[in-house]
Amino acid sequence: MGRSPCCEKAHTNKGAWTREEDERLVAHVRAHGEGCWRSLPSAAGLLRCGKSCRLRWINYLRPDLKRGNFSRDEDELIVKLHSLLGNKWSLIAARLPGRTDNEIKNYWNTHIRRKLLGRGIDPVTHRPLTDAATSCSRAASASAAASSE
DNA sequence: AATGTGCGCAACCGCTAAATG
DNA sequence: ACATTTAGCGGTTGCGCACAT
Repeated sequence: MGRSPCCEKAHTNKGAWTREEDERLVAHVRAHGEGCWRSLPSAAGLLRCGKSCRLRWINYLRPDLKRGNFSRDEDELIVKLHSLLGNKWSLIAARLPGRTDNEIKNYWNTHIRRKLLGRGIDPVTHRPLTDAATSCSRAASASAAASSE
């Protein structure tokens, strides 16, 4: 029957990770490497589902993460890759060392999307927006875009 | 000074593809 | 060949902070 039993099991923690949980996860991955997310939580003494552990490691705890602001180069590269690949965040992330799909996705949805809209460019198609749909949103977001650059 | 609003980030949820028995 | 389980992906939400009113 169906679907992952991974999170159905009772008494798993949710929400923000504590410092102790982070430390346990990092220590375990250092010792045993990535993979086997299914068995990791109990092996590491964590009351989390494997899914949650994986996400935390990939998006936050990995040692090679760059973090911090995106450079102009990265910004342009993301736009370019998105125009080629669409919302394939993992593929885009693979071409940006030190960045994660989640981070890029967030960055896109906040900064870049807004910027393109402000320029009258459809963030989905990367083509100029048609006026009817845009005349108001363009005006609304133009100031925001201007200030962000 | 207090309250409202918008933004950015971290994390969760549901779905799908791949792997395995 | 099929059924089941697991890993991974993308969309979405919730919370905390900063700024504006």
